[in-house]
Amino acid sequence: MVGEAAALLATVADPIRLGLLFRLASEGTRCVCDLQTDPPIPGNLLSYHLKVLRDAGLVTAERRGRWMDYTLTADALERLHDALPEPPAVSMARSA
Amino acid sequence: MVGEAAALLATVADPIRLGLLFRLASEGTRCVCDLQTDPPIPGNLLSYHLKVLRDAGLVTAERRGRWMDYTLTADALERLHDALPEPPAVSMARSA
DNA sequence: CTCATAATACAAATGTGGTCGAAGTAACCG
DNA sequence: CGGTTACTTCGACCACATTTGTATTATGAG
Repeated sequence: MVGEAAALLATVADPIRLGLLFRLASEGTRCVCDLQTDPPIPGNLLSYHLKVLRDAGLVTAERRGRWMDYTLTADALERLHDALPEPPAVSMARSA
Repeated sequence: MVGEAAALLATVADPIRLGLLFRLASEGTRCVCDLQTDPPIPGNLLSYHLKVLRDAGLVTAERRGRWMDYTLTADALERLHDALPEPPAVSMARSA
């Protein structure tokens, strides 16, 4: 259904959350403290956005001592790309 | 920049607009009247959402007589997918 | 010219999500 | 135990996007 796809996209249609997604995608598992943004934001705000990503099933959280480690779920990126219409059929020109 | 990517995603993170995008992607150029949604919405609302897509540069409009034809821009889908982190490297298993 | 159709534009009402402030939980340290 | 760090939850506010209703433009038909 289109509504679910739109809801999933809405989850990442936010500068902070999309930034978190990029960080987790490129750096792998990270604790909350490592995920602070460049112009830093209040901790509770960071926590809120991570919760939105968790509720959407895009990331998982696991406690490690005093810290919480966040990780992208295996199908997160696939689900996001599948929420958009047909990719433009990459013509093997990735680095050009 | 992440902010622009998030803004682009926000443009399509709406059931109506995402639906329009899918229709235009699969059916090609269509006039507004052909783009009516399944549970129909007021015409001005449809027009509003098309304008949002226009302002984002995802579609273009051209008048044909009494009708306005809407078309996806050439780079629309590419820009959308590029706004998300690295695709999961499709391993040529599309139909499996 | 007058009327009907297709679509856009504008203004006001509505609703939802992001942000802030403060309090709460959980783990570690002394 | 009390204190500190790391993070989450709750409640309220505010800005902004969507929706609605009405008016307007543009084209074509009779």
